Amino acid sequence: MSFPNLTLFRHYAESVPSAIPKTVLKTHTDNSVTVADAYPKSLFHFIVLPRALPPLDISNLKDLRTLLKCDREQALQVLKRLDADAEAVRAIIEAEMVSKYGFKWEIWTGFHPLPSMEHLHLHVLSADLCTPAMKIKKHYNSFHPKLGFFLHLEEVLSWFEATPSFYDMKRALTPRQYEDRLKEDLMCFKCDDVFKTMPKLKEHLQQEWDRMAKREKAKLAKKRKREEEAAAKAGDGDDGNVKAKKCETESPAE
Amino acid sequence: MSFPNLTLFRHYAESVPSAIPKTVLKTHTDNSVTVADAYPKSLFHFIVLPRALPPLDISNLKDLRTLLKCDREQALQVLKRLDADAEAVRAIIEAEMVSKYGFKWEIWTGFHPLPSMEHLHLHVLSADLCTPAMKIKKHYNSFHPKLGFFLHLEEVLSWFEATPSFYDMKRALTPRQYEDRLKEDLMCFKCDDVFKTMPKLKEHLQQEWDRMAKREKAKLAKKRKREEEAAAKAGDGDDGNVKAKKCETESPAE
DNA sequence: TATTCCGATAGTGAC
DNA sequence: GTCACTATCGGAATGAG
Repeated sequence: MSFPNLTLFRHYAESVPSAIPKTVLKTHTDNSVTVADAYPKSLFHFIVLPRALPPLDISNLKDLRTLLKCDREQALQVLKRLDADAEAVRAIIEAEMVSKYGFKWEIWTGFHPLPSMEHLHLHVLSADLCTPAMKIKKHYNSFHPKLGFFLHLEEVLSWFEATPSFYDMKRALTPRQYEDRLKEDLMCFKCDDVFKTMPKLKEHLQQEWDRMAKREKAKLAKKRKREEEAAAKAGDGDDGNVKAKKCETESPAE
Repeated sequence: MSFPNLTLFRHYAESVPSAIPKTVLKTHTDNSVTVADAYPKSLFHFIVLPRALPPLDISNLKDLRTLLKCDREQALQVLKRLDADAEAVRAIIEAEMVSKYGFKWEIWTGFHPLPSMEHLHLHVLSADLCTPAMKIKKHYNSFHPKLGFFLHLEEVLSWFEATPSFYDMKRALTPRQYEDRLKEDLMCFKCDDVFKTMPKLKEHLQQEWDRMAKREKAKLAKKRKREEEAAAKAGDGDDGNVKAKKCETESPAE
């Protein structure tokens, strides 16, 4: 991936997994191939690429707009399969979050309405947006979860539950309503503070992440301590352990 | 002059010449101090700084607009003295042109209507505009001889010959009529060709200068040859030399 | 909304 | 219209059987 090959995603979607470099391929199913984003915009950033399965072919999977021009049920089926595969990818990410950082945080799953690279691709990425590849306003705004450019898969699926006219309006994905959003001010997706430059935003995002990491680790330490205490109590009587576990499930710390 | 001191020119105008670094001071009179521009925009680029002479004081010499608010005859006198001193500076430049490059070319003398550095300063610079310090559009357009931002001293002096209402209009030097001119397209001051970038313009200006240098040197070689031939002829008869000299004065080569 | 390279553009700070 | 620094913005090229 040393040169910008705009058809690389399609190539991957048509390849057998063994033909994809091991450093690139994350996982795969009969429906999709998941690869590491070459320029990750978050600490975890993967791309889920649907395969062309009958009756659809590769030309129906050019991008989201193209897919949504297909038969409604066929399009929905593609999205549901992507949803299932993304769920598995999120499970992988969460396991790596715990092993690498000791805690888990939010993961977003969604599309860009006006992609540059060919072939429909679903982004699955952790909610941090602070990496070396995160360089310009367009990068950041294209993943901001509340700006409206990043189309959460859940939202796209909800279009299928709405009225036909609403579905028709949404599936048009007219560029004009989206492209201006990338030029919006740089607003922190966590606290809504506005920043004038990317370096200042990124410094802030790093602080937000550091604070979150500290908080989450403290939370886990507390939880572990509670569990140890419960285990100690369980040593006295036999029903103490069951009660502690129930409490933890119903009202987690914080 | 290692840091941009906005009052440096005023400081020089108030200094005795011996207090000005030798590498900076070019020449001086009772009326003015001439210094080398620290960021020359042409191969020769000097700054003539009027001294405050009674009845005017330093506050009357803040910039051209301030001077033109003064008594009309007093202002005219300042400009006429600058004109005379600039004439001497041009003579120095022409001598250096010949010694350094073997030929002479045009020299411009004028003001900027919206200067950033304090104290009225007259630019005297050779017509080439292609040096390392010539970096951005604003630099170039501010010296373009036909754009209207660079105010030739001759033109300013002509305002004094016009009607009082014309003089009043011109001397206001309202910023709005000048500031937009610096954003005009990059047009070669010799051939009017337009360039999209400074590197491309500068490459062209260098070619223009190289062509001119070649042309002027050929012209001088021709002239010298003619003079030699005339001298040879003069060896035959006594009045040949006088005739050749007269011809040269009246219709120079080209 | 692929990146990278080049260059123009805009804001700031200098003391 | 002082410069130098930082960062943004804007276009064009990009690979190659």
